[in-house]
Amino acid sequence: MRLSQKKIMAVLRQYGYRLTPQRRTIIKTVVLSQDHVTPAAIYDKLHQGRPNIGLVTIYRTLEILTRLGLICQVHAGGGHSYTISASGHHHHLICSGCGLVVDFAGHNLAGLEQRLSRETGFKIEDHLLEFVGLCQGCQRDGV
Amino acid sequence: MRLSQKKIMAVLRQYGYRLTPQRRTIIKTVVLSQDHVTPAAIYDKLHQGRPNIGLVTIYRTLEILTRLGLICQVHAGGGHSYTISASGHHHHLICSGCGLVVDFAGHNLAGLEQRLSRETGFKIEDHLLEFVGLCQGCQRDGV
DNA sequence: TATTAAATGAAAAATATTTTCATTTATAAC
DNA sequence: GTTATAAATGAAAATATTTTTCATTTAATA
Repeated sequence: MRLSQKKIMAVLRQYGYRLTPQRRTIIKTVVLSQDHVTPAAIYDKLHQGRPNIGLVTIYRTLEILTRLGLICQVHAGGGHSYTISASGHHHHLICSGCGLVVDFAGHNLAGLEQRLSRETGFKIEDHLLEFVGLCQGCQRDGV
Repeated sequence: MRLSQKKIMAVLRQYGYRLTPQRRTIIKTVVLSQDHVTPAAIYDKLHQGRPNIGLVTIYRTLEILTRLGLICQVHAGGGHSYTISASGHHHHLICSGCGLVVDFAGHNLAGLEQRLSRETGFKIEDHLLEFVGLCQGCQRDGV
């Protein structure tokens, strides 16, 4: 289940951040987006019909949301540092055609993690697992 | 087993690329490095005792090597687009202290891939799996 | 050894991200 | 509702990163 705009705003407030119109707008944009977005993409989208919102504010807001774990970065699929909304522990399946991001969970990497710890002596702190492919729509449209 | 400088140069030649001194130097630097390096880091390293080698050439060489699958990019661990040498299908375990990259293989994601394909209709093309942690040395040194 | 297409590198251009700081504003206290 | 104030904004500048351009050099072949 993806986090709602409401939930994200509540957590922000919990941590003492203010709820400015700009932040609301940015959060709304990210939450409503089915795919991953760059700071620049958010900026462009907001400037189509909207008043002005600074690119700097977008960078800052995304930074905070990422730090609080309210949104996450997408690495695979060629692109870079794009972000989408998320919740709980999960991984991403990304469409290389349209950027659609599907969350999935239920794959347990604990066993592999243990094996690696044992074999290498590493104290493992984090991992990154992403799949890239074509969604049904893009397969059909021959993207 | 990681690719040797010799092997990488042989493949380059196979594909019709020329073996310039600059390329040799860049390849050597990447192969000898235990950790992942940025274009800028290679540039700095080479300029310590060496004659000049353009940053552009480093970018271009890394691009070619990546395209041929002779080196690969590291995504996790905060940083971005760093590269290290590699071979065969494998994944990375990265030390967040010193950047050391350990390759590992043997984990089969085919089952998960099938499940995701079935559940989402995606035609999966690629994946990215990386672990981040502290290597034994960095644990000891309290990095 | 000469030829030539490929490679290099300096500079400029294009992008992307961060910092600075004067101004505005959301919130909490009254 | 006002007021006070620390936090947030945004324009501009600074910094960082990556790509393009093009004249010059050079690796590899004949």
